[in-house]
Amino acid sequence: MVNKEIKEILDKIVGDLYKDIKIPDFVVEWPKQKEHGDYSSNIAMVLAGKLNKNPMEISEEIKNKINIMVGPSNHNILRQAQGDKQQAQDDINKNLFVKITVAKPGFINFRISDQYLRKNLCAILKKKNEFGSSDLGKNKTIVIDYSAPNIAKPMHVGHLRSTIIGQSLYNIYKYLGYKVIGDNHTGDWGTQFGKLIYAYKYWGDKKKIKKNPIEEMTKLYVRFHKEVETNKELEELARKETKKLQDKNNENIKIWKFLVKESLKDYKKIYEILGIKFDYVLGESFYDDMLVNVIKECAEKKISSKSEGAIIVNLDKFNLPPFLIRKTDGAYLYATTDLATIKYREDKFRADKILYVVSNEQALYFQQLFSSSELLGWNDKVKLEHIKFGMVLGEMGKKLSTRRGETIKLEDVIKKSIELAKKVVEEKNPKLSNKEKKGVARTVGLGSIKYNDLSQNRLTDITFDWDKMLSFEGNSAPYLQYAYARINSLMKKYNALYKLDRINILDKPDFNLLKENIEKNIMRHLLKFPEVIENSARENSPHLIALYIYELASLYNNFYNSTPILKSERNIAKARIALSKSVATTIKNGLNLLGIDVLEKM
RNA sequence: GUCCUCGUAGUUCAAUGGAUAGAACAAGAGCCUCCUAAGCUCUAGAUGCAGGUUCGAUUCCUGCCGAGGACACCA
Repeated sequence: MVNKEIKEILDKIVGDLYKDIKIPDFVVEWPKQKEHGDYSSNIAMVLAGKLNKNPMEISEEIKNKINIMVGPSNHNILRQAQGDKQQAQDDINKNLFVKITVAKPGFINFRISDQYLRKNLCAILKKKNEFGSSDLGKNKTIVIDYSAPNIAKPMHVGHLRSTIIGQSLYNIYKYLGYKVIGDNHTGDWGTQFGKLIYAYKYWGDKKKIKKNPIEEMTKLYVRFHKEVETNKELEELARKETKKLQDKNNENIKIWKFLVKESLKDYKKIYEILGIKFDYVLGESFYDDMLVNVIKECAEKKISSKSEGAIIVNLDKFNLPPFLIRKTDGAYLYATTDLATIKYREDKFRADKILYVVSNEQALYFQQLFSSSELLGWNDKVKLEHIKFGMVLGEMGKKLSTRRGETIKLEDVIKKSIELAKKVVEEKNPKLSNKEKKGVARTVGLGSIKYNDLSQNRLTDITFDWDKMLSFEGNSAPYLQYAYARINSLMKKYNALYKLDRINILDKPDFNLLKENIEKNIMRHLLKFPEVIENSARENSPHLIALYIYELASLYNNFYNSTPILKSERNIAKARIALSKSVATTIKNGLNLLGIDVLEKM
């Protein structure tokens, strides 16, 4: 990766140049203004204070040293003059930079050589699906906890974020060579089951539930709450059912198992449509047997105490409210389970890191959880991180209220999006067969939903806006899919035009023929892809990838509109097709990391 | 009261402490005898307020104002 190469070069050169100085943190970044170069570094400015020297002077010194050591452009001229063509060519191939400049107040700017850009194109065409991947995470295990719906309740747009962000992070880390374990920590235990079991016993219908699990369970739930209003005793009866369940009463366990199984069947449908995969679905109930030991360990390590009959972990040290791990009635909580889960993931999965993709609302809770884990001494081996995200707000910018029936069901969103996409295909490309239209509608519809979420910084609240979500223009999934489909169409036409088969289509294109500015800009942008993926993993922010491929597609569309491709001279056409192919590959890889599919035609 | 997010163009969003704050939608003007117009080009338009740290702040710190959310027996 270029940024790392530059960093290494600077490290070495500054080390040589200014001995006995500790090199402070510096960055190698992409300047916003293209005129400044492809990469720039602030190293001279951060050194200025330490060396007590003018940053511009330092920049010049570094620049000159690099020119001598790594950028033998002057040697090259010399060799060419001497007629040593082979050696000159070798030098060129090694040349990363074509120009290094210094700019006020002390930036060092690097312009990457065309040779290097061409080399990168070849690499993309060769690596294909692997372009952008690496082994950065070799031998590291990361557990990602995402989706985690509550059994018997419908998934709504809020769950969408955890599910989609989680899956995307999963893809990204995997691409970077980590061992990734996706775990769906479902809410399949706890007090809501008492109510549900009670309701099921009195009003439930097995057949109906089997046919329509979540919907029927929701009805039971709603009915229970309605009846409670006139009959307060039900609360107590439900509590008894919960207790019986926790005491492993046969009948209740049987009902519970049935409800869980049927719920999962419903979720599975949604996961399949969305292309979500988990390595494990270990619900809260899975950890039930381990809870006693958690309480015991807390007591042994003297971090827990009794308070008002309950057991808490005091977190004053962290300036946090106490963490309740056992209720007065002896029952355990979500907190207890989550502690057990950390231990399990550490012991059994050998996790180096656990990511919790859970909404921002639970920030305090996770602080408490992580702090408790630290008190237990567990955090030495495993790093815990709450990947929080903003909420999905209603169109008025308010939280969607379940009580007011404002929640938007995920199923409905999916259905609506695909339907609309269908209409748009009919209109835009009526020539496609019905089967093709259906496929396009599905891929576009789902892509839009995901992109709408993933193209945005995780932390900002998403205002739920049907128009925006279902907009297939501008910065949207279809924009990217469209660029890809166009390239695919070009390739096909190119094949037909020159009667080529797939194998030799890209046989030795001459990238020296790519001389237009826009072509160079695309090539420069392609260079960044691997860096973007690493950034997005570091920040746990898939939106950086979304942003990147949008920019790439935008550059490409510009190129496509301004430059003849097939209609140019044969060798130029070949080079341009190869460039297009590299763009397509990169778009595809990027979209796939977001969990979005591409289309050959649309 | 404590804590967590967030305040950028009419709207929805970008900007790893950098050099002229970017897009999309909406508005206005253009581009299909030419490779898919779900596209392209051009125009107009924004950092809540006040301090501080820094060579340099939309970004970091403090205070204020505004929005949303969480704060022991739910998950």
